[in-house]
Amino acid sequence: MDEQKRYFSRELLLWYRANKRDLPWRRQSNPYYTWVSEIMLQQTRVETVKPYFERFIGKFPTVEALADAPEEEVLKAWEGLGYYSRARNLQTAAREVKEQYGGQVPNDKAKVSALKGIGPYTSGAIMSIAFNRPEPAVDGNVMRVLSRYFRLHDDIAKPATRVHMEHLAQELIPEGCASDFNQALMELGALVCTPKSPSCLLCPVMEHCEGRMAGEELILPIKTKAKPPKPELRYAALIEGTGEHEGKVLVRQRPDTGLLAKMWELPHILVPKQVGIVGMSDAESYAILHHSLQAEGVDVAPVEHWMDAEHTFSHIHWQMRVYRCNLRNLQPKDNTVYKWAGPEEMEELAFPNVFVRLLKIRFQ
DNA sequence: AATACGGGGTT
DNA sequence: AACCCAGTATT
Repeated sequence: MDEQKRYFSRELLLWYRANKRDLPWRRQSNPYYTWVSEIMLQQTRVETVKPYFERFIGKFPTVEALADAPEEEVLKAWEGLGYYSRARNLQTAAREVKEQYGGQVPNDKAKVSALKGIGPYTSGAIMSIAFNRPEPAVDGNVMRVLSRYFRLHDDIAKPATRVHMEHLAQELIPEGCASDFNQALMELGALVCTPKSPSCLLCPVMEHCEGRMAGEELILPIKTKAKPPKPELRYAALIEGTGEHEGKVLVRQRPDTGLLAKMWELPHILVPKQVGIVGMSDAESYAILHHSLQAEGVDVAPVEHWMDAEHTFSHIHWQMRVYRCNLRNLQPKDNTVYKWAGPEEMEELAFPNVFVRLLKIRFQ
């Protein structure tokens, strides 16, 4: 191995040991904590994850506790974190670990990799961080750091690039220091070698960083852009309960698969594209909402436009118009479950953020 | 190899 | 408002 690589590993490790952050999942070594934190950290920032991790471990302190919990509780604990299949896969995998491995995360790369929701990055992170095994853990931070330090111009959006980076990252792990070194690599990416304006002058490996020496720290890593989210207009119905349902609104559960699977929502419809958006009269909107919801077994009379909301997923942009409606009849189609939800039910049912925000406004 | 799958941050 | 960030499963 050449001196540029040796220098990198040595200096990065020293820097990490002096600068590592105090994070909830680092307080004690526990493979279950490493696992939960790494799943939560997929596509999600450290500051967002912190409170979720604390609550989650409080509710489900062990693999067995998670395995034995009702799925709705796990989903509720994940509410607002996004990518909800992570929560369902995590519990499926916890049940597998309970049954097959006595509740202990196996110290075996192949067995960990075979668990639901654990791909190449997360298996490497668990093996290295929890068991100090010399496996690469290549996430976006690591690809950015390596692209810059070694001045690699490969497109990091391409799967082949990650494979190449894994070979390099594994080679760089100092003997017996996989846990600290892999965390050091990601810590540098998070704190110093940041996407926008990297703090090169604070970087422990600046002297031999080829990207910086070439003046390319701002153009690296190379990454092709994602395509923009597809716009969708949706009409939602805010249906107020009366009598015994006074103070509540009608909500329903989404299908078991696909977007926001098993989450709760206001009844709503996708407005057919041809209908057009701008300049549609209230009467026309009411008619569309009425007819589409009726086809789903929800017979309503729209009363007034209540408010608008927008929500962007990674691939879809929702523009929502919410109408206050009176319910005339409810005959749920294809096993869709409807409920009346007030503030109390909000504590039990898991809603995606776009509906959390709307219902918070409704219930004040 | 491309797409589905949330939510939040910065500029 | 436009843009950026980023793992796994599925197809």
